[in-house]
Amino acid sequence: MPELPEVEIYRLYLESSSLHQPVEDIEVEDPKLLTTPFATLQEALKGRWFTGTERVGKNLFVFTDGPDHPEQPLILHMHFGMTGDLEYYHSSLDRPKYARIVFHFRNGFNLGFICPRKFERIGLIDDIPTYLKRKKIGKDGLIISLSELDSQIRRKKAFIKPVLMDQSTVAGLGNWIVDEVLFQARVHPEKRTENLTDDDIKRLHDAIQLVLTIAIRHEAQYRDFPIHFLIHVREWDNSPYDDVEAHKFCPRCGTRIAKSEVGGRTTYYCPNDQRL
DNA sequence: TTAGGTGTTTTGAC
DNA sequence: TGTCAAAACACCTA
Repeated sequence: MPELPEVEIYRLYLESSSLHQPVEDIEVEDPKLLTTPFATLQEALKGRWFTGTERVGKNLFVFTDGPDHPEQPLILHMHFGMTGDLEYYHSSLDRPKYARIVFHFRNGFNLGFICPRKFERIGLIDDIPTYLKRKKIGKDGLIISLSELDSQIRRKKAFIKPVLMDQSTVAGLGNWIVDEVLFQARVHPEKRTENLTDDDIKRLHDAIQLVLTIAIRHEAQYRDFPIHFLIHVREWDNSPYDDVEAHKFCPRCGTRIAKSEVGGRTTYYCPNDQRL
């Protein structure tokens, strides 16, 4: 799932593959995927090229430049929903499945925006701060300070899990990362924010840094994450473990991992290590 | 008013 | 073939 670490990997991928190549044409299978009218997008980007990127939480921003109106900053925004991905390819024979939006570059290469579930979005924005304010997107998970996280959490009264998934609290955490953060910090997903101690929040802040840093270091390949991570209890398609039962127990204490629903999301936690 | 909670959207994998 | 998963947003309630 494209949460902060995946989007960071996509950002680096786009930077290493797709900069400084004029866009010849843009192909869009379904206009629902756009937050800007197709004609506007086409008109604005044809002949321009990508110059750099910026990421805030799960949002990827791509800066552009061009020969016609170089003084006008045009920024492309990408959100990868639940199944989004990027693939740079040359031959149409190599076109990836579900590449529903494709940027055809003048050099014959293409950047495919892959979106099997159509939860993904692309569009033009004027400037990043305005966009972040309008969408109520908070500080990025990698740079938020302990005091900023503390004040964000303290102003909300709800279970900690949905509060951490709220992009206005801290940007970039989705369902599995929040489960992992709560597990590493030993905080129950249904603990009310009013009942969190200062030490709980300190451990949550540490855990956010730990989980995001390790996920990026392993290029968001879940199977490569440390064995003491909770993520291995999830039934991934390509789990590295042959014994399906073996990873349904807490890697710290051996207690069977509990599965429940919190805030409408499937939630895994250790009932022994994470108590209310 | 608005924070917090719930439902909807969307499609492929199994 | 039906069920499940997910993020963001519309909508509802107190």
